[in-house]
Amino acid sequence: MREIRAGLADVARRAGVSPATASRVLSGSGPASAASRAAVLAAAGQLGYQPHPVARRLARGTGTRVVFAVRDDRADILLDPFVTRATAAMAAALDPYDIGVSLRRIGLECAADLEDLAADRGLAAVVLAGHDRALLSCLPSGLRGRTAAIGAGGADVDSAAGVGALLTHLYAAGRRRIALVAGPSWLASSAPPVAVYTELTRAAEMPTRVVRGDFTSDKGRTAARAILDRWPDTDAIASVSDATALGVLQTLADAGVRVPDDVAVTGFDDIPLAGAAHPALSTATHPVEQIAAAAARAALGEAAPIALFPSTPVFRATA
Amino acid sequence: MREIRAGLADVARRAGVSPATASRVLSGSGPASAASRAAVLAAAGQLGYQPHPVARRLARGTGTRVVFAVRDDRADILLDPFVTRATAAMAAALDPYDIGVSLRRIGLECAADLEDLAADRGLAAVVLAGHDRALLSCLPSGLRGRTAAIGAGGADVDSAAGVGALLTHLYAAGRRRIALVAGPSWLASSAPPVAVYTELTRAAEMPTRVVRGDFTSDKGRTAARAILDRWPDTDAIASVSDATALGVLQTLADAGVRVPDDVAVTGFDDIPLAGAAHPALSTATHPVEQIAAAAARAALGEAAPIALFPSTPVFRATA
DNA sequence: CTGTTAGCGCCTTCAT
DNA sequence: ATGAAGGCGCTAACAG
Repeated sequence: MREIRAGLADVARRAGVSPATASRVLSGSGPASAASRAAVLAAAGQLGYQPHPVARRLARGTGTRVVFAVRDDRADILLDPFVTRATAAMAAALDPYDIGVSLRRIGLECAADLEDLAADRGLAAVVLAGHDRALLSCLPSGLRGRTAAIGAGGADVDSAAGVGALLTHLYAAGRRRIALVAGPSWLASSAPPVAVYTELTRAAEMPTRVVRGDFTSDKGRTAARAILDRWPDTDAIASVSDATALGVLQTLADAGVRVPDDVAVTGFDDIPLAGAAHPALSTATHPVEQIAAAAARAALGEAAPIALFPSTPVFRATA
Repeated sequence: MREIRAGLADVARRAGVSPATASRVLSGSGPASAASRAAVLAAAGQLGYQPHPVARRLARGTGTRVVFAVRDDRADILLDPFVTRATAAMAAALDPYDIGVSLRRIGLECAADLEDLAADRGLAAVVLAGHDRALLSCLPSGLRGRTAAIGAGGADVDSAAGVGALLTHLYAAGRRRIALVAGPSWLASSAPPVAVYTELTRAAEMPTRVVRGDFTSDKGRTAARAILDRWPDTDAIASVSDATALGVLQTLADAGVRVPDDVAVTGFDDIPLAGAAHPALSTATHPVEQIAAAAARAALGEAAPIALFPSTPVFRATA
């Protein structure tokens, strides 16, 4: 059925126009009369023409893949569920564009890494995560215009709203000594939840009890222990990650603290297993896949680079 | 510092050889005298030469990305942790090869989808998951030699060994009415665990109680309910997925069944949250990342296409 | 072992 | 609006 692959020249010949005209029509850009446009389109259809993605990108000088660069100093960060979910979402979202995704960790001091990225002519664009305030504003010139960020300053969840709703709920339920397990301080996205938390505790004249975590359940365990030691009268622990909250729950259970009777607990992300925990975790949603897809498209210039995605609270048993 | 990008021609000129010779040296293939090899390498180093991945692949006729094609009929399968972990692992493993990863779902009846893949000239290779017995042996000719599979017949975890160890442990602990929540029957990888289970129950003259699941915790909940209804004297439930096992635990807790006193529970995968469950889940390891990376390299012809990765039991509180 | 000569398949000035 | 021609950067077949 299918003989040799039809190329642009074949389409042009069949449509009775030059390859240049066929190219203009099929690549969407450039002028063409209605007549030749129709002829080219018809010929392409009949021949089942499909452009060669690699040739196209070589000629255009654009690359064929997007690198998801995750800035972190932990070697195993690429195993983090946030990273894997985002990577997969981008890999699915960019499939129709004939663009593949690569995943790479870059260090906290990443100037050299960014230069490497800028030097790679195979790259179509870069998606950055784990950045801090300064990074985005001093990208290598080769990356400008083809870089998007996930997190503060880029495509991000409205964590202030999500965490805010959870904290408000805790307050309304009578909790007055609420501790927060926040994200690492070097991460730009850690700031908004801390800000709403601080605002609330100030306004309500509650003590401010912030412990830094890193979104892992390990850190949740140690953070809970620290909170119990340092502020034994704490009656609620809010975390900015479900994994962390599950670690918190574990430590509380081991310590014989009843949840939510003695201490209420909230997470963030609404991972599938949040509802399967005992007791079921109260949390707020985090549309990671949508955010990642939006960032990937933004990096390609197909979407707005900066967008805030809603987070809504999900109340289950722990708060 | 960096003027215009150095190309192969620049390297050749500087080394005093022809572009062809430079190409032979730098692309690793083809003969070259020690002298010219050294000269080319030196020139390349001085010029900071880096090959243009896209041009290289166009000339070679190989594609620039690998598609991870997941065969399943559930629309949300691409959100499955197994899929996201595998995708990310491939995206990281193929980064050094200048190859990106795309993620795509294909239907159970996927002949047409496979033809699409074979027709895409931008593709370097395909990694397949969710296949059944027949699929691998009747791939489109265009995909032969550049396809690898994750699961039975490709790169896979030794689930027979892992599940076997868990079952043996249950038996040794005195469990005599063990139920199995298996994978879907259309999936090739579902077979080995069922085989070891059946072998054990036969040999030990225990009842055979198999319920089909789909690796989700939802299915774990309904499966546990079905088991409780149908075989109320069951004293152990083994699942082939941790998520499923967590669902089982939930249903058992709701039903007032004590774990492990009344019913022992085991999972499979050893996901990070397995240890954070209450009670902590006994399970067996599943090196998804290694498997996915191996499959991706195999698809590119850089590794053996078929390999079995070890699974070791992890005993915690539920069994 | 090496250099020359064609491509790979498409895009894009540049005239017309 | 269109066609001709050159280029994107590298590789592979073919002589030598």
